[in-house]
Amino acid sequence: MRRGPLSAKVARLTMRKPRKSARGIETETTGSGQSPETHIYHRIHAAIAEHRLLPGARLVEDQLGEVFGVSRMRIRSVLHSLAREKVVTIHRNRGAAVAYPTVKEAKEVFAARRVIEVALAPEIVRTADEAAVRRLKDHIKKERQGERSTDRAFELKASHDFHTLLAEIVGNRVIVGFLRELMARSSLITAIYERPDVSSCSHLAHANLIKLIERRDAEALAAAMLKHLDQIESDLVLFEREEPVTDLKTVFADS
Amino acid sequence: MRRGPLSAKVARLTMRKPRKSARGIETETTGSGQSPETHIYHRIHAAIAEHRLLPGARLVEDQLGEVFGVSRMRIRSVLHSLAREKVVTIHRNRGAAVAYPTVKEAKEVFAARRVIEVALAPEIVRTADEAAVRRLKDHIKKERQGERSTDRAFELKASHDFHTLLAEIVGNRVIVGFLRELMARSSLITAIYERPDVSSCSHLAHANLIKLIERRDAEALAAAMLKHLDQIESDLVLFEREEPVTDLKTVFADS
DNA sequence: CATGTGCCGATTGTTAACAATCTTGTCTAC
DNA sequence: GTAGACAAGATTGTTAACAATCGGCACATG
Repeated sequence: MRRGPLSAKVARLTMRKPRKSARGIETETTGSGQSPETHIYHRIHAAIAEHRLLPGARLVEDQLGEVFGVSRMRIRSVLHSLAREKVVTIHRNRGAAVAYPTVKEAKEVFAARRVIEVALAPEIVRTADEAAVRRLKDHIKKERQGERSTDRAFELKASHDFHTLLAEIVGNRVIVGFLRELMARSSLITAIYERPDVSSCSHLAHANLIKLIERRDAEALAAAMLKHLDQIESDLVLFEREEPVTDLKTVFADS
Repeated sequence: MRRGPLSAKVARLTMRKPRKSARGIETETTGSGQSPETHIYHRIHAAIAEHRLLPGARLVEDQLGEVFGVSRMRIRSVLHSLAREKVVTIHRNRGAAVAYPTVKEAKEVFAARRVIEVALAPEIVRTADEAAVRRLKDHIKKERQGERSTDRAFELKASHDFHTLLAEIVGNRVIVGFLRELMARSSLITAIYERPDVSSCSHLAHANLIKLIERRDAEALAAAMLKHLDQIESDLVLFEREEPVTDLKTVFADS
């Protein structure tokens, strides 16, 4: 009886090949002509990455629905997507808010970045051609602009994009995806834990990385990347500040 | 004019605290004690990882809803979650199916695994204590059992779990998440592209890895891991089989 | 026989109303 | 005045019905 829809036999019979879509139903890149949810997803994601929405900011379904002119359902779907990447947090019956990473999470994110970005060095050196180096240099120009302007958010975004760009050079979409996620979370972390007196101009470090790429010196690149990441992390104040507050009852339980 | 972190007070004011749930926010139903969607997510994920659901198998919302005794909405939500991790594919108006990774994707997944798992070697050596080694050895026992039995799926699952276990030892949840995703996709890839005559007993390779961990030889561990991953990939038949058929029109576009 | 056409069943996409829940403010009892 | 109860408002969670879409089949047609 009960040979449910989950039986392996059925699975084979109903197998599908992924279609390349004869007529570009969705090109999946961040263009403008995508499905509405994709568009909304990118809008919200960008707002968070650019610090226009800060950690902890509430994301009310109705309000977002009105802003983007769609029904709550779309918004819910998008918020769930963002929640899976830890960019927003959803609490049952209490709604969604821009994620507020704890110190522990922040350290884990940076540890992951060290592992992955440093390990990427040899791959970068191997795959970077002249065009890639040119893209990197072009990008640095934008970073310098960002620093000259007073738009801190723009500067930070550009600085983060540099790291994703490095991953894109390797051409591995899986890794690019991972790095995108890591950079989004890094952006949140910076918003919370950045020192007020920070002044490290990351575009200098980035220029140095490019130089090493041009020299095809994988080892030096890895070392420089590690140092760069350590520098970024040391520009943060990574100890608990307001996390404990969250456990008010626990904190004052015995007082 | 650098403004400090969190200069916008609005976000601060609307900040929300993550609650550990005083009691039974998510009680009821099924033994595991999570929210129903989490439970369903794991059930479907496990079915795919264990090859009870093969690549291409259609995942019809109504059927799944009946199987798990929930409404379509929950199922939809879960399917979208799985889609985001590339474990299932969703085509608009055509529903969801277990993902069918292309050869290109397969190569990218393995390239990503090489980067991450090899880079993890020093971390593993650094953080692995006796308890960790014991866990690994215990796990290997299970792998051997799996090999003795004729249950190929179980064997494969155990073999994959070993890799996630390695990441868990390091204790970085971000990396664990990445590796989970990579192993799930690897499972799909194996289901499609595995050679019929494959015979490499990965538990031997795994035992070797454990030995190197005990010796705290990071370099040798990295080298062995790389070799292991290459071995796994070379046990696959990674060239296009049925993909090209889809692009007939493109092929003859200019002839 | 090959080709095109239109309908039908199955499945997904969408909507709007309703129910459940949390937060906040107010009121009353001591 | 403080504490507890209570009610109102806002927001999320859920449901079921409806609309849109796709794939396949039969059928007519050349």
